[in-house]
Amino acid sequence: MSNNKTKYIDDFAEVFKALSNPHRLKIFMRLVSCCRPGTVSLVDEESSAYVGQLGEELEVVKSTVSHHIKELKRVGIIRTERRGQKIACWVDPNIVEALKEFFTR
Amino acid sequence: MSNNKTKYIDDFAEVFKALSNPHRLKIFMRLVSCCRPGTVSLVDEESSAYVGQLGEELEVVKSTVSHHIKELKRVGIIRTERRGQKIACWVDPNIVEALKEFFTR
DNA sequence: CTATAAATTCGAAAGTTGTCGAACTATAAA
DNA sequence: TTTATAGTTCGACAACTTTCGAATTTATAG
Repeated sequence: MSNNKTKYIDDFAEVFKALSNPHRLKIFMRLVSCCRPGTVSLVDEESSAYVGQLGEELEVVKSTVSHHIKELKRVGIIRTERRGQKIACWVDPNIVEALKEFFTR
Repeated sequence: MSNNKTKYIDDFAEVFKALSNPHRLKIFMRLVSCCRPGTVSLVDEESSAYVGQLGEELEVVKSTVSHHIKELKRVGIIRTERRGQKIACWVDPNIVEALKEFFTR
């Protein structure tokens, strides 16, 4: 109980750490733009939210992308779901809201 | 010109890296709360914005605090000014605005 | 059942970070 | 001019991160 504030700070610090790597930040921005309110969910856009596609765009091997996705997931920035052979990724809207509030107070 | 977007991403990544360390995040939150609009600038509050005071609060030696302040300054999060023997620190309001917008879009 | 496609896990190499104490610099007080 | 206070710089070291390629798992297609 005494460490609620510290926990809160440490959690945000972890989120910022996840966003501090340019590859991960690009993944975040790429995915967040897909799910922006008002965006029409085209098939073409949806297909780009798979791990492999992200790797191609970033020009990074898939083991590295996988590692970054895992990290983004660990801190609650993205969510994933298997669709056949592929894994779909998207940004959790709650974290975007939390970050917005963090700087707005 | 072709790398404007990459530059923008890399700059934000650096800001997030600066905020990804719990000690630096605490410094940020401590200083940002001092300068919130509507906050009355009491003498007591002002005196706590010096490097040494921050070190005491964080229970970290001053060389370490100095290192963190340097990093926060490098990426444009805080500004500093010498006042006699002491160095006053405060958050640059522009960066808070930029971060707010980053998540609001 | 076998081959292919998509992603994860593992181990290693190279690089970066956080922390401290000691030595140094700058300012003010006696 | 000497002493005290406030910060910075430096070197060292352990811990952590980023990245890759190879081996492995999971799921579909032939």
